[in-house]
Amino acid sequence: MGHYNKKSHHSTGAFPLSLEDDLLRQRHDRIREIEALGFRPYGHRFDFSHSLATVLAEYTPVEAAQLDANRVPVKVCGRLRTIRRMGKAGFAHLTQDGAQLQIYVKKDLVSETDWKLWELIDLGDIVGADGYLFRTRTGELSVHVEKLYFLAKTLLTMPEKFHGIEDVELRYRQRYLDLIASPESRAVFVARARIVASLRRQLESRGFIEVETPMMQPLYGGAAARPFVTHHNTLDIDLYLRIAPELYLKRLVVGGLDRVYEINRNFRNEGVSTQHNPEFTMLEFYQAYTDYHGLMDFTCELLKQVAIDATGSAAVQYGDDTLDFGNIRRLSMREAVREFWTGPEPARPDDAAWLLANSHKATAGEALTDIFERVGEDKLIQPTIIYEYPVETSPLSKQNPDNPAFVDRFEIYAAGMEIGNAYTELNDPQEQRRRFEMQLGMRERGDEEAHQMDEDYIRAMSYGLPPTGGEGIGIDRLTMLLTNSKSIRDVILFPLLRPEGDIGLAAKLRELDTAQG
RNA sequence: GGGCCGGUAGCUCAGUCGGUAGAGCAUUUGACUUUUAAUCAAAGGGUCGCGGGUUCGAGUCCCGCCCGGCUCACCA
Repeated sequence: MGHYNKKSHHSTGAFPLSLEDDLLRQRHDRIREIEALGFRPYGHRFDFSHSLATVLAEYTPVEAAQLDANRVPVKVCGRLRTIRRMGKAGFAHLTQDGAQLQIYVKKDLVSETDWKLWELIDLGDIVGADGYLFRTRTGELSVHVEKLYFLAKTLLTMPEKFHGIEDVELRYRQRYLDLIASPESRAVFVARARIVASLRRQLESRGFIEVETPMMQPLYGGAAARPFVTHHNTLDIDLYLRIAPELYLKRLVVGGLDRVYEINRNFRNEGVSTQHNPEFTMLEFYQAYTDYHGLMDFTCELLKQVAIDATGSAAVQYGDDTLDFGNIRRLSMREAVREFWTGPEPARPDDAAWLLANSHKATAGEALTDIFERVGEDKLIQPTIIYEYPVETSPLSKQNPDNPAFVDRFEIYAAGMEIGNAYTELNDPQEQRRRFEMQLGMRERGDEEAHQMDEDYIRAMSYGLPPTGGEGIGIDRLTMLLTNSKSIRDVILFPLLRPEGDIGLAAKLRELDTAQG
């Protein structure tokens, strides 16, 4: 129920309004006044002659005298970001698609109706204007308005114009306001779009085709994670939201789509943090007839170019560090443990006894991974490829022919964060069956994240999966690095939050609507 | 889930030792025909996140809860 229901019994007649209701009512009433002037409060199509960005791009170099000598007529539109009324004239800034341009309205130069409209408009309203370009006394390129249009009313007040939105909760819940108020936030999402476009362009130019595989899967796999469960009513079956597209993409390689990729959402039912959102976007790509060495070279090219496309340089500022994506170091996991181990004795990662003595894990391979993650991961600030992973932690990777305790796998780290994972794909169906059965054993011992048996996947592989390299790159984390964002929520438009409950706006609008009759 | 920090006007933030809830922006009214976070004058606007408790008296102290941030654990 609205605020003034509770308060209205204190006074008869007009209810006392809270500020918020008062502002809402003022703007709501103003719709009637705008209509009375002959304007529509919510306009239709508006054919502008120039976007604000175009005006700025084309006429920023043109000097005042030239603009006065050869008048440039323009028809522009945008949201009102500032208004400075000065008696019988005034200035305002319009914003459109990230660009900002000043307009100047002088009573002498517009119709009486347009002047009344100018006096009625609020910060945040969306308007259009006919006029011509000129430069103000201080040299700012502006539109001298001859005719005003009204395109959309704002009923709610805009964020404070100087500080914008500081409350992070508000920024995440009402991202539209964040985008209006803070150009930095807008820039992050524009950069994210450029990153995705760059990856697509690079993959397409190498003959990869984009595919879409199921997000609702009867069996989940391709990663170690707990899934979300949903239900299909008509078929009466439980389905899992995918934790990875991997097994479907490799079926496609069996089917002769030799180079495939997918950029889409994965869902993992895990905790949230500055590096984890329950739904996140991954690029996965598979290339037949290559292996993890081929992928390493490709990855270095891919990351260098995406950094350049997103930021203009392969060297990217992240916090206090400059990450150089033009020069990616390669280090085996055992080398990394030797390098970053800080114990009194030098590390002996080739020695199973040493590994087991320094970890609580059951096998030497798991112990090596455990030790690496503890001592090495957060020190990998510069972009680094870590290769040679123990077989135990990689049920879908192909073993190294010379050392079957290891698989031909690598991960990419930067700023202490894992941003990618790649390997030569296991393509022997017998071995795959054994690995799945090993995972089933782990599952029976209570490991909820152990892989499920996927018999159709084994069937597909039994038709022959060519030698293949496959890789996944976390788009959210890559975007964090390339936009200098410290939280994954800053690069996801609508990160997962608990629901906020009743907002109360519908009730207030209903009341205004019925009060109006 | 644990630890720490936060939630006060539409927005950004103050609020001392427990003693009548403040500023700037925004809003309203007035002045102002080239302003730049326009300026000047005045006014209105508060469920101090929610619920209990202590107290003569709670934004402030105590307890519980809700929402968010950081961090640890888990994960990519």
